[in-house]
Amino acid sequence: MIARRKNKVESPPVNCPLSECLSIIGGAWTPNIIWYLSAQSRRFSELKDDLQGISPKVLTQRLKKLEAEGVVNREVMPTSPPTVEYSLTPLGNELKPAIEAIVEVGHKLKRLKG
Amino acid sequence: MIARRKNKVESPPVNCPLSECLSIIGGAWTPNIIWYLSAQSRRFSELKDDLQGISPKVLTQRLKKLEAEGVVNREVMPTSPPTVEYSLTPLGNELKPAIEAIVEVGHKLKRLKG
DNA sequence: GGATCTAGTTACTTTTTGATACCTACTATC
DNA sequence: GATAGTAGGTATCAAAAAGTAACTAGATCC
Repeated sequence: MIARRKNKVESPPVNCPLSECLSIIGGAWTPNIIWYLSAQSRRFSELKDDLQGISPKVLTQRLKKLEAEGVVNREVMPTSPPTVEYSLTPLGNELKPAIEAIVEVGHKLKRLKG
Repeated sequence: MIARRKNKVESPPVNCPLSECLSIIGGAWTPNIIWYLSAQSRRFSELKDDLQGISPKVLTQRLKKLEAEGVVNREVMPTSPPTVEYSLTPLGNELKPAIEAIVEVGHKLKRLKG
């Protein structure tokens, strides 16, 4: 019988920061929404055009969740017809490095795998 | 019929690097598996203990997919009973910065949100 | 020969997720 | 007052993902 290694690499906390962050940026379209908003604030229908193929239902869901989490700011503009501007909050800007790192790795993968 | 505004901000990236990378690290448990393997190579049952709550089925699925993507290396050791060592390939190591960035943001979120 | 360790596999069920298509309310313009 | 543009909401359905539990198979130990 071989000795079983019991050394924990690192204790996985109940609220581990990895899962914490992924609970925000997880879900289809979410990282892409943050990506577009990190470039500039966008309106609902602009995002819908940016994210080709997303349904308004899912876009609404995502934006609501991100707003509830304090990541995205929603502002109704006094235009006619009224438009809604979405932008990243300071908290949302904290996510940018992670998104950028993921994008960067995506580039590397494309170079390495063809 | 009035022409609809079609001002594209950017051309629709068919294979955008964000989705490219997320197709690898996406899915439940996957980032955590990479996190543990980035520290050291681990055996199947070690990972199962590390990732408290994961089922062997899902762990097998994830490891197979990661191996097929060239991210994880699988090596059967000539012990008895035979054990299997999983480790990150050089390609898998490219993912570490992204995972670390996500963890880092997770820490920030915990500080900011309590 | 029965228990135990290894690394899984298989069948089934549940849960979650997202897509499709259509509908609402408001406003301004023609 | 019909039409178009704004920002969504609803209802239904299908698919994907993940969990549960039981099981396999080879080897060693007692």
